Amino acid sequence: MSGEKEYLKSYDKEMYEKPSVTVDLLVFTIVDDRLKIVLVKREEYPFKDMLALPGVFVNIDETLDGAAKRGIKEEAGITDIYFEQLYTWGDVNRDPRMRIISVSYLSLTPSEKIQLSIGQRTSSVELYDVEELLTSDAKLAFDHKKIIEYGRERIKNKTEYTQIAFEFLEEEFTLPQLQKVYEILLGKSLHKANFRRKVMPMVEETERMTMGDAHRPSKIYRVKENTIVV
Amino acid sequence: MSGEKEYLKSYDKEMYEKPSVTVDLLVFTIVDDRLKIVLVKREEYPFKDMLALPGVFVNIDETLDGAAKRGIKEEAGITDIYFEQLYTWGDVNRDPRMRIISVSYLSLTPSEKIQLSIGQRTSSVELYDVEELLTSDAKLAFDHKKIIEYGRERIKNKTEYTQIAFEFLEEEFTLPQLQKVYEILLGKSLHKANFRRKVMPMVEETERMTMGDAHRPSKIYRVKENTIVV
DNA sequence: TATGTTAGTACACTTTTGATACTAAGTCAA
DNA sequence: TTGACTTAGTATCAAAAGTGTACTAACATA
Repeated sequence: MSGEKEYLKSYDKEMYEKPSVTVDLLVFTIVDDRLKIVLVKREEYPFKDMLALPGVFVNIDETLDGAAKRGIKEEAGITDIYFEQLYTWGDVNRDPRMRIISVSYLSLTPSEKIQLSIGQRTSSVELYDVEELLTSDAKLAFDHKKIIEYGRERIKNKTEYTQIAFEFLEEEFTLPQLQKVYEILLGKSLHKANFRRKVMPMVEETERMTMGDAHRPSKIYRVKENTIVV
Repeated sequence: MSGEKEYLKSYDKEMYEKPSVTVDLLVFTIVDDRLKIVLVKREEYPFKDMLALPGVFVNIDETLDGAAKRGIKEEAGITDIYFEQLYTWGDVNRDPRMRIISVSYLSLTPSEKIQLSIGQRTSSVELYDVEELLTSDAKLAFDHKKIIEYGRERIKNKTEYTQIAFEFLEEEFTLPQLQKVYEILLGKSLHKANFRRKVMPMVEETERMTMGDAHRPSKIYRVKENTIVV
């Protein structure tokens, strides 16, 4: 049967059995120089007591981006945050209960903005070390480990050809801090002088400097107005 | 309400009204040195007589990739073809009949592989010039113009940092042909000597050359075994 | 055999990237 | 108060990658 005909048939809403659609959220941040992700511990079967990505069902009158935004607010307590659609996962048996198609969203934030466990939720929402999750043989609920791997990879790639790394920092930062973020995301150490030369065009000095450290203070910078971060 | 709770509630399949899920296909190719895309002319309302992306509904026991593969076969008659998931479109009113979430797939092929209008379909499936569609104020059905723009952009970007351009060529090709493909995809002309130096590591000579042209013949190449095309 | 046309290459020049090795400015302990 | 320690920041050279010019090569055709 042709796709066109199927389109037409679909006018009768109940002709086909429909999958459910959820949005799963990958909220990444950096704490103690480590990449972390927000996960929830499941309290019910299937996958009871296992870690899972936070997620919400997409309401019938709600856009995907809208559902993502709502989910990020509900789970991580953040309202203004960078997020982008990551990938849509549609394996038939990814949820043992029924057919669920999951649109995953990638979201990056400085850790200071995260407010876990807001509202009346009983389940625990926590930050987990990403490299630890991915290199250990820890099992996650559903296909969520694969999704996290995919998100981790996207971050690494986009770090190379965009300014996405800035999303992990607050408005003001030092160049050593910025370099550290790049090193965490890329998984390798960078050459100081070359790194500086590269980011210089995208940042501007403030008049302030760090204080109190037992070494030379560093200048505090912010992102230049016209820098396209993502 | 928390996302977790929603997950649990969802165990009752019929608790929420579900959207429909389709896969929309962007099959790109190159004909006469122009980028083309496969479109169908709609035969029914809504958007009767307007051009639209071919698409299929995702069956309840079918993966997204599976649905895409099926659609590409039904609409363009191709079985072995490069394709990747592009983006998932979820605006609430993108289809006036009902809520439809569309997972779009990007697919590239040499034009020789395309077999339009196979089977018993009545509607017309044709190739359309992409730049012409996008620069004119031609209206397409649904949000399909926006989707094509997005796909066009993805091709341009991936041309810059992958070897995706090879997907438009058959197994054997000359370097001038390859350069032309790059120029079409990037929308600008390239410097011959530099282009050659850049692609040389990825191709290997055959023993054959072009014949019959009123100028110097060119060597025929193929992709080197170990080249990662996408 | 000369001409037009496209294929292919040699080489000089510029820009970007990579690495070394230095100087600068704070804290802290002797 | 001074020197040891630590991290911040810079000057400079070398290598690699990219760009542009100008050439030579090999065909068909008149």
